[in-house]
Amino acid sequence: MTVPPGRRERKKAATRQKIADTALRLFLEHGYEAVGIRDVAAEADVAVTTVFSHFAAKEALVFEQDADFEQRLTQAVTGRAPDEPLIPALRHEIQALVRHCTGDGAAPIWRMIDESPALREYEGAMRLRHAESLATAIAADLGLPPATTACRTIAMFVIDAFSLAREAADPEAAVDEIFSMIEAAWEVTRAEASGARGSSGR
Amino acid sequence: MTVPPGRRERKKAATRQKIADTALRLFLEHGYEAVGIRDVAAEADVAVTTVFSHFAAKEALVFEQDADFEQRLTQAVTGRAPDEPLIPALRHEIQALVRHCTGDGAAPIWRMIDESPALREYEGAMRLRHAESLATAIAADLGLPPATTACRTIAMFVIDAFSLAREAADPEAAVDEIFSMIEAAWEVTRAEASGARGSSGR
DNA sequence: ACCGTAGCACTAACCGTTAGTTCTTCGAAA
DNA sequence: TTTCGAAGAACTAACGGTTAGTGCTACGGT
Repeated sequence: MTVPPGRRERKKAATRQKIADTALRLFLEHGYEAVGIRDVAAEADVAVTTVFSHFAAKEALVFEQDADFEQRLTQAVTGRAPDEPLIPALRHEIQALVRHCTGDGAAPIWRMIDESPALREYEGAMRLRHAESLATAIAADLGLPPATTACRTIAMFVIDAFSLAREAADPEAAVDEIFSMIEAAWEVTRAEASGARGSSGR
Repeated sequence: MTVPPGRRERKKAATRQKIADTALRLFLEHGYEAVGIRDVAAEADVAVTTVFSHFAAKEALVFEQDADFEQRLTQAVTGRAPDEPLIPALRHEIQALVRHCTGDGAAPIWRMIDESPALREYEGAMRLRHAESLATAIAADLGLPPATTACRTIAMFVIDAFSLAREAADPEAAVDEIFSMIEAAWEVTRAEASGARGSSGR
């Protein structure tokens, strides 16, 4: 499964990576808005249409790891130890993600994102997607209908926690602070569920 | 202040309104993406550049009342009765806003928004702006530094409440449910604040 | 060795958006 | 009232992201 899956797919992946690397380098060198798609394509030695066959939009070149992020969150829910409660598992994962994003390597990228309106807008849309899929994972894990308000609410709060902590002066402390708030919010839904149906959350 | 503020400004406002009305009508008739800025300009009998002198982007034609929304939220904080607690005041305002958005008149517009990726993206960016200014208002009201994590967190949660409730099967019940969670989250920050400094929230 | 297809290049355009400039019209000072 | 400054709006022309439409090429299975 992890062994050579054919030359074709390797070449495709290599092209994609080359485009992403080239784009990020140019963006950091000259600024996001100053670099055009045509510049990226020329520097990576591919056609403009090839860029768009690998990435849905210019902004997606920056948020290349979008899918990873989403999957790590849902994995934190569905793949946690059987006796581990939901919220702490999410807190732990968000803590790790925040640490990664505020590290020396990723910091210049996020500074660029914060400075570009187009990138901030794109991030806002991503947040909604991530919250959606996290809500689905949570609802499935709890055996609830997928559109339950409480699940969608907690999911959004968790996504908020990432964005807020990332920008805070002390990111790790912020994660803890926000998650203590989320924990309290979650307790309320458990109380209401047990009051209404005699069952409880985890 | 409410008397005729000059013919010039009335004409300008009329032009703006005509553009917004024309755009919304065309969007609802033919679909958001099927209608171009040039179509809107032609139908409203103005130049394309005039459209952009009144609205920053195509999406802004749909979210015309953006500024109203933001101001109502901050007003709910800064203009509430002296003895009214913060969270219930916000709950009341969000309740009113949700009721307005799910009414018969506004429903088709929000359906259009939900179906268009571009509009959802724009809304995501708006949410961040609204959360920012709400956080500033809350922090000012409580006499805290403007970037306090707890304030920014509560502000985001409140904005989330609007989006979540708007899409829920029973919007009004959803507002109550989510705000009971927010209330609990807020209690936590009061406890931590009084534990650390002997002071308390409202 | 052979063929189907996936990946990529190229052209040409569409659409949102902006800069630069000119024309018109309103508001207020003289 | 006359005049002048300024603001709104028009027009042109372009830039940058994005998308068909169309072949060509090289890989992978038969």
